Amino acid sequence: MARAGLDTAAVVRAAAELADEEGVERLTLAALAGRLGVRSPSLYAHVDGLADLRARIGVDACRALRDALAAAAAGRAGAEALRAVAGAYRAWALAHPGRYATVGAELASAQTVREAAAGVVEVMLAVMRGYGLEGEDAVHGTRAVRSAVHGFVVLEQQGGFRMAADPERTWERMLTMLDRGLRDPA
Amino acid sequence: MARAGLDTAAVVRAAAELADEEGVERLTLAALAGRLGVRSPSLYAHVDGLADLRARIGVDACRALRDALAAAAAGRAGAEALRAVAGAYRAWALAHPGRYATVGAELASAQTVREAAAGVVEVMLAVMRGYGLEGEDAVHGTRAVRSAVHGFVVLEQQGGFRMAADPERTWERMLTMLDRGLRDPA
DNA sequence: ACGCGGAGCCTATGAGTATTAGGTATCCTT
DNA sequence: AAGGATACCTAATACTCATAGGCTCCGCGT
Repeated sequence: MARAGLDTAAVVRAAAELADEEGVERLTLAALAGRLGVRSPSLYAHVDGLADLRARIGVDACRALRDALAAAAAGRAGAEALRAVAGAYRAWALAHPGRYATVGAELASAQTVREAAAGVVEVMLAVMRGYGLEGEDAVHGTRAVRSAVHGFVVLEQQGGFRMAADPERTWERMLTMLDRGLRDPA
Repeated sequence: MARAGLDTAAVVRAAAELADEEGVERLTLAALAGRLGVRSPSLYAHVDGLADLRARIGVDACRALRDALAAAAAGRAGAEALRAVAGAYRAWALAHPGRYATVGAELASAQTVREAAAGVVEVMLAVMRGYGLEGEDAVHGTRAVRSAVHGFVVLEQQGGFRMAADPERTWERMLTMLDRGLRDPA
């Protein structure tokens, strides 16, 4: 029987794609094995069970998200950086719903994901410095922006914006609120 | 053998408590049946399977949350109403993590939950009227507040605020941002 | 007072899941 | 070419939800 030639990275990547396409809840070892042309016990050679697989997806997702944010922030400051980073965050989350949901789910349970998520926060803290915020002020600002953006993205993905008003306009206004709040912290 | 004397409401209530105590992912028919002193197939007399059970928890949760928000909003307007409603939202979600998570999970799939969630939005729209916002402006305001509050609550529950800064202060500042943004929409 | 119908719970069973144990075949290195 | 490590397999266990069909108790109507 021909070998599929898998390794951990390939398994995790395929799992992330499966989660994005079918939804996190339908990411099962059986489905993943089927997609890879392999029996499910074979996956244990590359990954230590479903929980480990999910944690690995979360770590990879955090790094990819951080890279996307860092690219968006490059060469910008202040309101421009805020809008670029927030837009990149939203775009990445919408493009990779399964990966993004995994980060949220694993944040509470997987230490490795928490550490990887710190990289995302790093980029946001850098944006705060562009507003002249340091130390605790920067933390408060980062948390507020992260809360708003995360909440918006989650609600948008869940189809939470069903009333007759353009979500793009809501997004714009929310960013304006955040920008003004960061410019003049209470 | 003695009957347990269950009905749909009792089953759903027990399931909601189980979800709050053990976490949504550990809400299984087997565990619920065990807690109720019954075999799992017996639950199908009261509830149409796990998906239906989750949807019912979501609907009940939306109503309880709406009632909590409405009580907080009663007799208040403007910034005072915003703070009271947001505080009630956060407190309810933290006190009922399983129920709250169920709402989020079912929003995307269960029509009944979506309808029940509209009641929560109603209360927020009323708060917007206290800011003089009507129509689309009120919708944008509601979405921004909901995004920020929901995001904050989710991150707080996931243990996402690990840096050395008081989350209460972040919460305060975020509400100030929202209040100012609603007072003077762009 | 009595029996009958329905409600409430049961056992038995099936299909799905993750996971472990242990065996086999393939690939790479030496 | 030999040998060891690696990749994959089958088999089996223990959990999950879900369905089918049966038994028993309770209350209602006669």
